[in-house]
Amino acid sequence: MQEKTELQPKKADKPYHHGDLRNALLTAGTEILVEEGLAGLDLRKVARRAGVSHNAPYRHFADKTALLVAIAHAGFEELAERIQSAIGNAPENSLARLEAIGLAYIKFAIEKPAHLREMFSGLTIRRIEYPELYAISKQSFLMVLEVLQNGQARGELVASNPEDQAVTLLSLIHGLAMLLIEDQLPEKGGRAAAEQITLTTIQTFYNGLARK
Amino acid sequence: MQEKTELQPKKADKPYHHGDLRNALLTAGTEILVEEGLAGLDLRKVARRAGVSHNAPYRHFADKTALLVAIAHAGFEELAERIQSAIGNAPENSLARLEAIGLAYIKFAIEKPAHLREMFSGLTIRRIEYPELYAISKQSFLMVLEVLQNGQARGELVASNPEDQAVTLLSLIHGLAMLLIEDQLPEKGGRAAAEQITLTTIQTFYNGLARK
DNA sequence: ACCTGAACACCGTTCAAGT
DNA sequence: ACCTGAACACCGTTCAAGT
Repeated sequence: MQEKTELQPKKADKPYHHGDLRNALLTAGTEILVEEGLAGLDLRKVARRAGVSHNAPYRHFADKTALLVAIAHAGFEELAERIQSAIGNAPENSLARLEAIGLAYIKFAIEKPAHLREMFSGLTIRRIEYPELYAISKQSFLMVLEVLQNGQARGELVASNPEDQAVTLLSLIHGLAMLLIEDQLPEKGGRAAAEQITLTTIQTFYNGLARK
Repeated sequence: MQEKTELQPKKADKPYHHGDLRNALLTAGTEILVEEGLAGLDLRKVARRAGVSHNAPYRHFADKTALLVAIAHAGFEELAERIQSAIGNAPENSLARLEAIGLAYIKFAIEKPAHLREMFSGLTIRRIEYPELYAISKQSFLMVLEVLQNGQARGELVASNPEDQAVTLLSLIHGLAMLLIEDQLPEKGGRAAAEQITLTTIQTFYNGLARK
Protein backbone atom coordinates (compact mmCIF):
# COMPACT_ATOMS: atom_id res chain seq x y z
CA MET A 1 0.00 0.00 0.00
CA GLN A 2 0.98 3.64 0.27
CA GLU A 3 1.86 4.29 -3.34
CA LYS A 4 3.03 7.84 -2.76
CA THR A 5 5.74 9.10 -5.08
CA GLU A 6 6.76 12.14 -3.06
CA LEU A 7 10.31 13.24 -2.64
CA GLN A 8 11.00 12.65 1.01
CA PRO A 9 14.53 11.42 1.51
CA LYS A 10 13.95 11.74 5.25
CA LYS A 11 12.17 8.62 6.31
CA ALA A 12 9.36 6.23 5.39
CA ASP A 13 8.92 5.39 1.67
CA LYS A 14 11.35 2.50 2.31
CA PRO A 15 14.41 4.04 0.59
CA TYR A 16 16.17 0.73 0.16
CA HIS A 17 15.05 -1.93 2.45
CA HIS A 18 14.42 -0.51 5.82
CA GLY A 19 14.68 3.21 5.89
CA ASP A 20 15.48 3.25 9.56
CA LEU A 21 17.67 0.25 10.03
CA ARG A 22 19.59 1.78 12.87
CA ASN A 23 16.49 2.08 14.99
CA ALA A 24 15.26 -1.32 13.92
CA LEU A 25 18.54 -2.84 15.07
CA LEU A 26 18.38 -1.01 18.36
CA THR A 27 14.85 -2.21 18.99
CA ALA A 28 15.67 -5.78 18.00
CA GLY A 29 18.77 -5.79 20.18
CA THR A 30 16.93 -4.45 23.20
CA GLU A 31 14.17 -7.02 22.75
CA ILE A 32 16.65 -9.87 22.62
CA LEU A 33 18.45 -8.48 25.65
CA VAL A 34 15.25 -8.28 27.68
CA GLU A 35 14.04 -11.70 26.53
CA GLU A 36 17.21 -13.75 26.53
CA GLY A 37 19.80 -11.79 28.47
CA LEU A 38 23.19 -10.52 27.41
CA ALA A 39 24.51 -14.01 26.71
CA GLY A 40 21.89 -14.48 24.01
CA LEU A 41 22.56 -11.18 22.33
CA ASP A 42 24.64 -11.70 19.22
CA LEU A 43 24.90 -9.46 16.23
CA ARG A 44 23.81 -12.01 13.67
CA LYS A 45 20.64 -12.70 15.65
CA VAL A 46 19.90 -8.99 15.84
CA ALA A 47 20.31 -8.73 12.08
CA ARG A 48 18.06 -11.72 11.54
CA ARG A 49 15.30 -10.20 13.68
CA ALA A 50 15.59 -6.92 11.79
CA GLY A 51 15.32 -8.84 8.54
CA VAL A 52 18.70 -7.98 7.05
CA SER A 53 21.86 -9.88 6.34
CA HIS A 54 24.32 -10.55 9.15
CA ASN A 55 26.56 -7.90 7.71
CA ALA A 56 24.16 -4.99 7.38
CA PRO A 57 24.54 -3.77 11.01
CA TYR A 58 28.10 -2.68 10.26
CA ARG A 59 26.67 0.19 8.19
CA HIS A 60 25.26 1.66 11.42
CA PHE A 61 27.45 0.34 14.21
CA ALA A 62 31.20 0.04 14.08
CA ASP A 63 31.10 -3.24 15.94
CA LYS A 64 29.10 -5.21 18.46
CA THR A 65 30.29 -2.99 21.30
CA ALA A 66 28.88 0.09 19.56
CA LEU A 67 25.45 -1.53 19.50
CA LEU A 68 25.78 -2.45 23.17
CA VAL A 69 26.72 1.15 23.95
CA ALA A 70 23.65 2.44 22.11
CA ILE A 71 21.41 0.01 23.99
CA ALA A 72 22.96 1.03 27.30
CA HIS A 73 22.50 4.68 26.42
CA ALA A 74 18.79 4.17 25.79
CA GLY A 75 18.56 2.35 29.10
CA PHE A 76 20.14 5.22 31.03
CA GLU A 77 17.78 7.62 29.31
CA GLU A 78 14.76 5.62 30.34
CA LEU A 79 16.04 5.24 33.89
CA ALA A 80 16.65 8.97 34.17
CA GLU A 81 13.17 9.73 32.86
CA ARG A 82 11.60 7.35 35.34
CA ILE A 83 13.50 8.89 38.24
CA GLN A 84 12.69 12.43 37.13
CA SER A 85 9.03 11.57 36.84
CA ALA A 86 9.04 9.84 40.23
CA ILE A 87 10.53 12.90 41.90
CA GLY A 88 7.96 15.14 40.24
CA ASN A 89 5.06 13.02 41.46
CA ALA A 90 6.33 12.60 45.02
CA PRO A 91 5.17 14.69 47.98
CA GLU A 92 7.21 17.76 48.81
CA ASN A 93 9.49 16.27 51.43
CA SER A 94 12.92 14.72 51.25
CA LEU A 95 12.20 11.24 52.57
CA ALA A 96 9.24 10.80 50.21
CA ARG A 97 11.34 11.91 47.27
CA LEU A 98 14.22 9.64 48.11
CA GLU A 99 11.81 6.75 48.50
CA ALA A 100 10.32 7.58 45.11
CA ILE A 101 13.77 7.53 43.51
CA GLY A 102 14.53 4.18 45.10
CA LEU A 103 11.24 2.67 43.98
CA ALA A 104 11.71 3.90 40.41
CA TYR A 105 15.21 2.40 40.30
CA ILE A 106 14.15 -0.95 41.72
CA LYS A 107 11.12 -1.16 39.43
CA PHE A 108 13.37 -0.68 36.42
CA ALA A 109 15.70 -3.36 37.77
CA ILE A 110 12.92 -5.87 38.25
CA GLU A 111 11.25 -5.20 34.93
CA LYS A 112 14.46 -5.24 32.90
CA PRO A 113 17.21 -6.93 34.89
CA ALA A 114 19.24 -7.86 31.83
CA HIS A 115 19.13 -4.28 30.62
CA LEU A 116 20.31 -2.91 33.96
CA ARG A 117 23.14 -5.42 34.09
CA GLU A 118 24.14 -4.56 30.56
CA MET A 119 24.15 -0.85 31.37
CA PHE A 120 26.61 -1.40 34.18
CA SER A 121 28.61 -4.24 32.73
CA GLY A 122 32.19 -3.21 32.36
CA LEU A 123 32.44 -6.71 30.97
CA THR A 124 31.78 -5.50 27.50
CA ILE A 125 31.90 -1.73 27.62
CA ARG A 126 34.63 0.58 28.77
CA ARG A 127 32.42 3.47 29.76
CA ILE A 128 35.23 5.99 29.85
CA GLU A 129 35.87 5.43 26.16
CA TYR A 130 32.32 6.56 25.34
CA PRO A 131 31.92 10.10 26.70
CA GLU A 132 28.21 10.44 25.88
CA LEU A 133 27.40 7.21 27.64
CA TYR A 134 29.53 8.28 30.55
CA ALA A 135 27.66 11.58 30.80
CA ILE A 136 24.17 10.14 30.76
CA SER A 137 25.10 7.42 33.22
CA LYS A 138 25.76 10.15 35.78
CA GLN A 139 22.23 11.55 35.61
CA SER A 140 20.94 9.44 38.49
CA PHE A 141 23.66 10.73 40.73
CA LEU A 142 22.92 14.35 39.85
CA MET A 143 19.20 13.97 40.51
CA VAL A 144 19.81 12.35 43.87
CA LEU A 145 22.25 15.10 44.71
CA GLU A 146 19.72 17.82 43.92
CA VAL A 147 17.06 16.28 46.14
CA LEU A 148 19.54 16.06 48.99
CA GLN A 149 20.69 19.65 48.56
CA ASN A 150 17.08 20.86 48.58
CA GLY A 151 16.39 18.76 51.65
CA GLN A 152 19.30 20.33 53.49
CA ALA A 153 18.24 23.80 52.40
CA ARG A 154 14.77 23.19 53.78
CA GLY A 155 16.26 21.94 57.02
CA GLU A 156 14.83 18.46 56.68
CA LEU A 157 18.16 16.69 56.34
CA VAL A 158 21.27 16.73 58.44
CA ALA A 159 23.72 19.30 57.12
CA SER A 160 26.77 17.44 55.89
CA ASN A 161 28.50 17.10 52.53
CA PRO A 162 25.65 16.41 50.07
CA GLU A 163 27.96 14.68 47.61
CA ASP A 164 28.90 12.15 50.26
CA GLN A 165 25.24 11.63 51.01
CA ALA A 166 24.49 11.18 47.33
CA VAL A 167 27.24 8.60 46.89
CA THR A 168 25.89 6.74 49.88
CA LEU A 169 22.29 6.80 48.71
CA LEU A 170 23.07 5.86 45.13
CA SER A 171 25.35 3.03 46.26
CA LEU A 172 22.55 1.84 48.49
CA ILE A 173 19.92 1.88 45.77
CA HIS A 174 22.16 0.46 43.07
CA GLY A 175 23.51 -2.25 45.34
CA LEU A 176 20.02 -3.22 46.43
CA ALA A 177 18.90 -3.41 42.82
CA MET A 178 21.83 -5.61 41.82
CA LEU A 179 21.55 -7.91 44.82
CA LEU A 180 17.81 -8.28 44.22
CA ILE A 181 18.14 -9.25 40.58
CA GLU A 182 20.95 -11.66 41.42
CA ASP A 183 18.73 -13.35 44.04
CA GLN A 184 21.32 -12.45 46.59
CA LEU A 185 19.03 -11.29 49.39
CA PRO A 186 17.00 -13.39 51.80
CA GLU A 187 13.85 -11.74 50.48
CA LYS A 188 11.64 -13.96 48.42
CA GLY A 189 8.45 -12.87 46.72
CA GLY A 190 8.18 -10.69 43.70
CA ARG A 191 7.68 -7.07 43.06
CA ALA A 192 5.69 -6.21 46.19
CA ALA A 193 8.35 -7.68 48.48
CA ALA A 194 11.07 -5.89 46.55
CA GLU A 195 9.27 -2.56 46.88
CA GLN A 196 8.77 -3.10 50.59
CA ILE A 197 12.43 -3.89 51.20
CA THR A 198 13.35 -0.81 49.20
CA LEU A 199 11.30 1.45 51.44
CA THR A 200 12.62 -0.24 54.55
CA THR A 201 16.19 0.10 53.35
CA ILE A 202 15.93 3.79 52.57
CA GLN A 203 14.25 4.46 55.90
CA THR A 204 16.97 2.50 57.65
CA PHE A 205 19.56 4.78 56.09
CA TYR A 206 17.45 7.82 56.84
CA ASN A 207 17.35 6.95 60.52
CA GLY A 208 20.98 5.90 60.73
CA LEU A 209 22.63 3.19 62.75
CA ALA A 210 23.96 5.11 65.73
CA ARG A 211 21.96 4.94 68.90
CA LYS A 212 20.27 8.23 69.58
CA MET B 1 63.95 -35.93 37.47
CA GLN B 2 62.43 -37.43 40.59
CA GLU B 3 62.69 -41.07 39.68
CA LYS B 4 60.72 -42.35 42.64
CA THR B 5 58.74 -45.50 42.03
CA GLU B 6 56.51 -45.31 45.11
CA LEU B 7 52.86 -46.23 45.07
CA GLN B 8 51.12 -42.96 45.74
CA PRO B 9 47.95 -42.76 43.70
CA LYS B 10 47.12 -39.59 45.61
CA LYS B 11 48.94 -36.82 43.87
CA ALA B 12 52.27 -35.86 42.33
CA ASP B 13 54.08 -38.61 40.38
CA LYS B 14 52.28 -37.21 37.29
CA PRO B 15 49.78 -40.06 36.83
CA TYR B 16 49.10 -39.20 33.22
CA HIS B 17 49.86 -35.73 32.26
CA HIS B 18 48.89 -33.39 34.99
CA GLY B 19 47.76 -35.18 38.09
CA ASP B 20 45.72 -32.26 39.24
CA LEU B 21 44.25 -30.89 36.07
CA ARG B 22 41.11 -29.63 37.77
CA ASN B 23 43.10 -27.29 39.96
CA ALA B 24 45.36 -26.30 37.11
CA LEU B 25 42.31 -25.31 35.07
CA LEU B 26 40.85 -23.37 37.96
CA THR B 27 44.08 -21.47 38.45
CA ALA B 28 44.50 -20.79 34.75
CA GLY B 29 40.90 -19.62 34.45
CA THR B 30 41.18 -17.29 37.41
CA GLU B 31 44.41 -15.84 36.07
CA ILE B 32 42.86 -15.13 32.69
CA LEU B 33 39.81 -13.61 34.37
CA VAL B 34 41.92 -11.28 36.48
CA GLU B 35 44.20 -10.34 33.60
CA GLU B 36 41.79 -10.07 30.68
CA GLY B 37 38.31 -9.94 32.16
CA LEU B 38 35.35 -12.20 31.60
CA ALA B 39 35.17 -11.42 27.89
CA GLY B 40 38.63 -12.90 27.40
CA LEU B 41 37.91 -16.07 29.31
CA ASP B 42 37.27 -18.91 26.93
CA LEU B 43 37.62 -22.58 27.57
CA ARG B 44 40.11 -23.28 24.84
CA LYS B 45 42.41 -20.57 26.17
CA VAL B 46 42.18 -22.03 29.65
CA ALA B 47 43.12 -25.44 28.29
CA ARG B 48 46.03 -23.95 26.36
CA ARG B 49 47.39 -22.25 29.47
CA ALA B 50 47.08 -25.47 31.43
CA GLY B 51 48.96 -27.28 28.66
CA VAL B 52 46.26 -29.71 27.58
CA SER B 53 44.07 -30.09 24.54
CA HIS B 54 40.99 -27.94 24.18
CA ASN B 55 38.88 -30.92 25.03
CA ALA B 56 40.52 -32.08 28.25
CA PRO B 57 38.59 -29.66 30.54
CA TYR B 58 35.40 -31.62 29.89
CA ARG B 59 36.80 -34.42 32.04
CA HIS B 60 36.59 -32.08 35.04
CA PHE B 61 33.87 -29.57 34.20
CA ALA B 62 30.58 -30.38 32.53
CA ASP B 63 30.71 -27.19 30.50
CA LYS B 64 32.05 -23.65 30.55
CA THR B 65 29.45 -22.58 33.08
CA ALA B 66 30.67 -25.22 35.53
CA LEU B 67 34.16 -23.73 35.37
CA LEU B 68 32.73 -20.25 35.89
CA VAL B 69 30.80 -21.52 38.91
CA ALA B 70 33.95 -23.01 40.40
CA ILE B 71 35.84 -19.74 39.87
CA ALA B 72 33.00 -17.77 41.44
CA HIS B 73 32.93 -20.17 44.37
CA ALA B 74 36.63 -19.64 45.04
CA GLY B 75 36.03 -15.89 44.84
CA PHE B 76 33.28 -15.96 47.44
CA GLU B 77 35.51 -18.07 49.68
CA GLU B 78 38.32 -15.55 49.45
CA LEU B 79 35.97 -12.63 50.04
CA ALA B 80 34.48 -14.33 53.10
CA GLU B 81 37.94 -15.03 54.48
CA ARG B 82 39.01 -11.43 53.99
CA ILE B 83 35.89 -10.13 55.72
CA GLN B 84 36.24 -12.59 58.59
CA SER B 85 39.84 -11.61 59.06
CA ALA B 86 39.01 -7.90 58.89
CA ILE B 87 36.39 -8.28 61.60
CA GLY B 88 38.83 -10.20 63.78
CA ASN B 89 41.48 -7.51 63.50
CA ALA B 90 39.16 -4.55 64.06
CA PRO B 91 38.65 -2.78 67.39
CA GLU B 92 35.83 -4.02 69.58
CA ASN B 93 33.16 -1.57 68.50
CA SER B 94 30.47 -1.72 65.89
CA LEU B 95 31.42 1.21 63.70
CA ALA B 96 35.03 0.09 63.47
CA ARG B 97 33.96 -3.43 62.54
CA LEU B 98 31.54 -2.24 59.89
CA GLU B 99 34.22 0.00 58.46
CA ALA B 100 36.61 -2.95 58.39
CA ILE B 101 34.06 -5.05 56.50
CA GLY B 102 33.54 -2.28 53.99
CA LEU B 103 37.26 -1.77 53.45
CA ALA B 104 37.84 -5.50 52.96
CA TYR B 105 35.05 -5.66 50.38
CA ILE B 106 36.23 -2.61 48.46
CA LYS B 107 39.84 -3.79 48.49
CA PHE B 108 38.79 -7.07 46.93
CA ALA B 109 36.77 -5.17 44.33
CA ILE B 110 39.68 -2.94 43.38
CA GLU B 111 42.24 -5.71 43.29
CA LYS B 112 40.07 -8.13 41.33
CA PRO B 113 37.24 -6.23 39.66
CA ALA B 114 36.70 -8.84 36.96
CA HIS B 115 36.45 -11.55 39.58
CA LEU B 116 33.87 -9.63 41.61
CA ARG B 117 31.81 -8.95 38.51
CA GLU B 118 31.99 -12.59 37.52
CA MET B 119 30.87 -13.67 40.99
CA PHE B 120 27.74 -11.57 40.71
CA SER B 121 27.09 -11.88 37.03
CA GLY B 122 23.72 -13.48 36.47
CA LEU B 123 24.80 -13.04 32.88
CA THR B 124 26.39 -16.40 32.83
CA ILE B 125 25.40 -18.15 36.02
CA ARG B 126 21.99 -18.87 37.44
CA ARG B 127 23.01 -18.92 41.05
CA ILE B 128 19.86 -20.67 42.22
CA GLU B 129 20.75 -23.68 40.10
CA TYR B 130 24.00 -24.13 42.02
CA PRO B 131 23.10 -24.60 45.71
CA GLU B 132 26.67 -24.64 47.02
CA LEU B 133 27.49 -21.40 45.23
CA TYR B 134 24.28 -19.91 46.49
CA ALA B 135 25.14 -20.87 50.06
CA ILE B 136 28.65 -19.43 50.07
CA SER B 137 27.50 -16.24 48.38
CA LYS B 138 25.38 -15.53 51.44
CA GLN B 139 28.34 -15.56 53.82
CA SER B 140 28.94 -11.81 53.61
CA PHE B 141 25.38 -11.13 54.59
CA LEU B 142 25.56 -13.42 57.60
CA MET B 143 28.81 -11.88 58.86
CA VAL B 144 27.39 -8.38 58.57
CA LEU B 145 24.26 -9.52 60.35
CA GLU B 146 26.24 -10.94 63.24
CA VAL B 147 28.21 -7.73 63.76
CA LEU B 148 24.98 -5.75 63.79
CA GLN B 149 23.30 -8.10 66.26
CA ASN B 150 26.28 -7.86 68.58
CA GLY B 151 26.27 -4.10 68.24
CA GLN B 152 22.64 -3.92 69.21
CA ALA B 153 23.20 -6.27 72.13
CA ARG B 154 26.00 -4.06 73.39
CA GLY B 155 23.76 -1.02 73.05
CA GLU B 156 25.96 0.69 70.48
CA LEU B 157 23.46 0.49 67.65
CA VAL B 158 19.86 1.57 67.38
CA ALA B 159 17.54 -1.33 68.16
CA SER B 160 15.65 -2.14 65.00
CA ASN B 161 15.35 -5.21 62.79
CA PRO B 162 18.98 -6.33 62.30
CA GLU B 163 18.14 -8.11 59.05
CA ASP B 164 16.90 -4.84 57.59
CA GLN B 165 20.06 -3.15 58.76
CA ALA B 166 22.17 -5.92 57.22
CA VAL B 167 20.39 -5.66 53.87
CA THR B 168 20.96 -1.93 53.92
CA LEU B 169 24.62 -2.15 54.81
CA LEU B 170 25.42 -4.93 52.37
CA SER B 171 23.58 -3.12 49.57
CA LEU B 172 25.56 -0.03 50.42
CA ILE B 173 28.92 -1.78 50.35
CA HIS B 174 28.18 -3.90 47.30
CA GLY B 175 26.73 -0.96 45.39
CA LEU B 176 29.71 1.20 46.23
CA ALA B 177 32.07 -1.54 45.09
CA MET B 178 30.26 -1.98 41.78
CA LEU B 179 29.94 1.73 41.08
CA LEU B 180 33.62 2.22 41.88
CA ILE B 181 34.86 -0.49 39.53
CA GLU B 182 32.55 0.77 36.79
CA ASP B 183 33.98 4.27 37.16
CA GLN B 184 30.51 5.46 37.99
CA LEU B 185 31.33 7.77 40.87
CA PRO B 186 32.79 11.27 40.76
CA GLU B 187 35.74 10.05 42.78
CA LYS B 188 38.96 9.86 40.89
CA GLY B 189 42.22 8.61 42.26
CA GLY B 190 43.07 5.04 43.05
CA ARG B 191 42.98 2.90 46.08
CA ALA B 192 43.47 5.58 48.70
CA ALA B 193 40.55 7.63 47.40
CA ALA B 194 38.38 4.54 47.22
CA GLU B 195 39.17 3.64 50.81
CA GLN B 196 38.40 7.15 51.96
CA ILE B 197 35.04 7.24 50.21
CA THR B 198 34.25 3.87 51.73
CA LEU B 199 34.80 5.14 55.24
CA THR B 200 32.85 8.30 54.55
CA THR B 201 29.96 6.33 53.09
CA ILE B 202 29.68 3.96 56.01
CA GLN B 203 29.87 6.83 58.47
CA THR B 204 27.18 8.67 56.51
CA PHE B 205 24.91 5.68 56.91
CA TYR B 206 25.88 5.32 60.55
CA ASN B 207 24.84 8.89 61.26
CA GLY B 208 21.70 8.78 59.16
CA LEU B 209 20.06 11.42 57.04
CA ALA B 210 17.37 12.74 59.33
CA ARG B 211 18.09 15.93 61.14
CA LYS B 212 18.62 15.28 64.81
C1' DA C 1 24.72 5.08 0.02
C1' DC C 2 23.18 0.74 1.38
C1' DC C 3 23.07 -4.11 1.18
C1' DT C 4 24.72 -8.95 0.02
C1' DG C 5 27.36 -13.72 -0.16
C1' DA C 6 31.67 -15.78 0.58
C1' DA C 7 35.43 -16.23 3.50
C1' DC C 8 38.52 -16.24 7.81
C1' DA C 9 39.70 -17.07 12.35
C1' DC C 10 37.68 -18.28 16.36
C1' DC C 11 34.65 -20.70 20.09
C1' DG C 12 31.73 -24.38 22.73
C1' DT C 13 30.69 -28.93 22.42
C1' DT C 14 30.54 -33.78 20.77
C1' DC C 15 32.47 -38.08 19.17
C1' DA C 16 35.28 -41.83 17.87
C1' DA C 17 39.54 -43.20 19.09
C1' DG C 18 43.97 -43.86 21.41
C1' DT C 19 47.03 -45.23 25.96
C1' DA D 1 40.49 -43.30 33.70
C1' DC D 2 42.31 -39.70 31.12
C1' DC D 3 43.57 -37.50 26.99
C1' DT D 4 43.58 -36.51 21.85
C1' DG D 5 42.33 -34.91 16.78
C1' DA D 6 38.63 -34.29 13.74
C1' DA D 7 34.26 -32.45 13.10
C1' DC D 8 29.87 -29.50 13.65
C1' DA D 9 27.34 -25.51 14.24
C1' DC D 10 27.98 -21.07 15.52
C1' DC D 11 29.90 -16.09 16.03
C1' DG D 12 32.40 -11.41 14.97
C1' DT D 13 34.47 -9.24 11.38
C1' DT D 14 36.29 -8.27 6.70
C1' DC D 15 36.09 -7.97 1.72
C1' DA D 16 34.86 -7.86 -2.99
C1' DA D 17 30.85 -7.10 -5.22
C1' DG D 18 26.16 -5.80 -6.52
C1' DT D 19 22.04 -1.95 -7.04
